[in-house]
Amino acid sequence: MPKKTFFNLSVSKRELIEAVAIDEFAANSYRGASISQIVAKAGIAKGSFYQYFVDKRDLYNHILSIVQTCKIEMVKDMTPPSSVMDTFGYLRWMIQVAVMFELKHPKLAKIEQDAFLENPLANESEPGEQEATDATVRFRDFLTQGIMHDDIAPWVDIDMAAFFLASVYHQIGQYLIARMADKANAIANGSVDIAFDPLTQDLFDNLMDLVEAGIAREPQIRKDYYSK
Amino acid sequence: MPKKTFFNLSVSKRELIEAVAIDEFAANSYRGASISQIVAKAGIAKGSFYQYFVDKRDLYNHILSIVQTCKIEMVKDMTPPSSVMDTFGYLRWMIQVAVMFELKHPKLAKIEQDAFLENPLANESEPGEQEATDATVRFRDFLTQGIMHDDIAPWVDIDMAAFFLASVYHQIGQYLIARMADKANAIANGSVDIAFDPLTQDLFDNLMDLVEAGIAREPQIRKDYYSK
DNA sequence: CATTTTTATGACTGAGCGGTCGTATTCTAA
DNA sequence: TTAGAATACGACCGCTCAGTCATAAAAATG
Repeated sequence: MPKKTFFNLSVSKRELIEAVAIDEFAANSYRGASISQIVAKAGIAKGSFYQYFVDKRDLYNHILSIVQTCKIEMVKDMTPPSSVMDTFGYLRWMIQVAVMFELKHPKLAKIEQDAFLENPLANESEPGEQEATDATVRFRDFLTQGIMHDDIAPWVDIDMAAFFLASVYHQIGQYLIARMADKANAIANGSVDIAFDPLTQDLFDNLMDLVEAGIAREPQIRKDYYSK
Repeated sequence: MPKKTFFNLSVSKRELIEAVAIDEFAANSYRGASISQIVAKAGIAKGSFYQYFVDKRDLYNHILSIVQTCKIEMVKDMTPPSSVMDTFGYLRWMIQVAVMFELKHPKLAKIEQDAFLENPLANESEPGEQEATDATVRFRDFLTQGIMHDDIAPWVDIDMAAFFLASVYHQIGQYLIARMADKANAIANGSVDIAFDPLTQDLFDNLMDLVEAGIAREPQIRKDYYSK
């Protein structure tokens, strides 16, 4: 945790330091990020930095907690109007949150992904009341429920499928950004909001259909399944 | 390219240097890898290293070419006996190669993945006669063919699905290793070959079924499709 | 043998890193 | 106004890094 001196700072200065750190970590990941660069860009002295933070890892952890907070707030904001929702509606919502997060906060998403790659275990924050935020765990719960509700094919290996969904979940945002590259200018100047662009919606729907129904025109496994 | 001095070295010394470099790059990726560490572990002088290689990047490129060569050889070895193969048999084979490579050469696979993350464009080697090795491109071709042969559902967005397959392709090996962690000892002492373990085969089959048929018990998209 | 070319060596350079510390400034409060 | 606490500061430390270079050893050549 940052020292209390950091929280005594004016909000603007604190947010400036955080913003500079987010830029640096997003661009260079933990190892490549430089405290010297951060203090230079934030216009503070090296010594001041160490009045605010114990060390580099302390700052990094603080930034990670910002990422978490930001993501949780996005989840809250996107809570669907209807609390009654079928299995795949829920799946769609879960993944949509990840996509939104990546589209709206690409730097934070980059930091999160780097952190995940560095340490794939990472169960962060107090284990007390907060529910698990790890995507794989959430997908496993989802699949278990889905099979109980007869929505998901019973031959599916839950653990494998959870991994499979998580890998899509972690990468789809980047793909959409790349796919929309030709509209990059329009997105940059704000005349197009990538998150609500019809093409984004179409692609997202197509991916969800793909997850639900597979890519085969007449899947053998499905024939076997219905012939029983 | 390494200098000719490097290729004048005895095979054993050359392979020692390459093996040490592979360890270092696999463990620390390009940025974190240290030439000082490599020369120390290989038992050569710093100056000698720079008789062999132009710079760090030169060594790295050489290692990447080893990775490519190794992978291509594995592809050749795994060429299926029957040249006649249906669409999904071919898909299964493509992904199986990736899995095998990751299981048999985890360090090389790690290096390849790091390189991919650093620069997702990376069309390596001479563009002359060699076919594209980038997985996404190969999947796109595969899907195009599949739709032409009426094996793949026509509503599938080819570009999106190619990305989707590539993301699975790049991660499935790591998942299998993690999933087999309880057999780690048996694998390490050679009494179990992870690549041919029945559980590995089952999981792989399950994943392929999932890609073909989706996870839904009765996919809506498929009902729509057949009702037309 | 002598001469020339090739290879091996490790001390060294300059730069950047995370982190420290004595001092200067600013703030707080009596 | 002044004493003391909190904060700001940047030169500096020890270290590691990629890369260089003068020199020495070894190999090849004649």
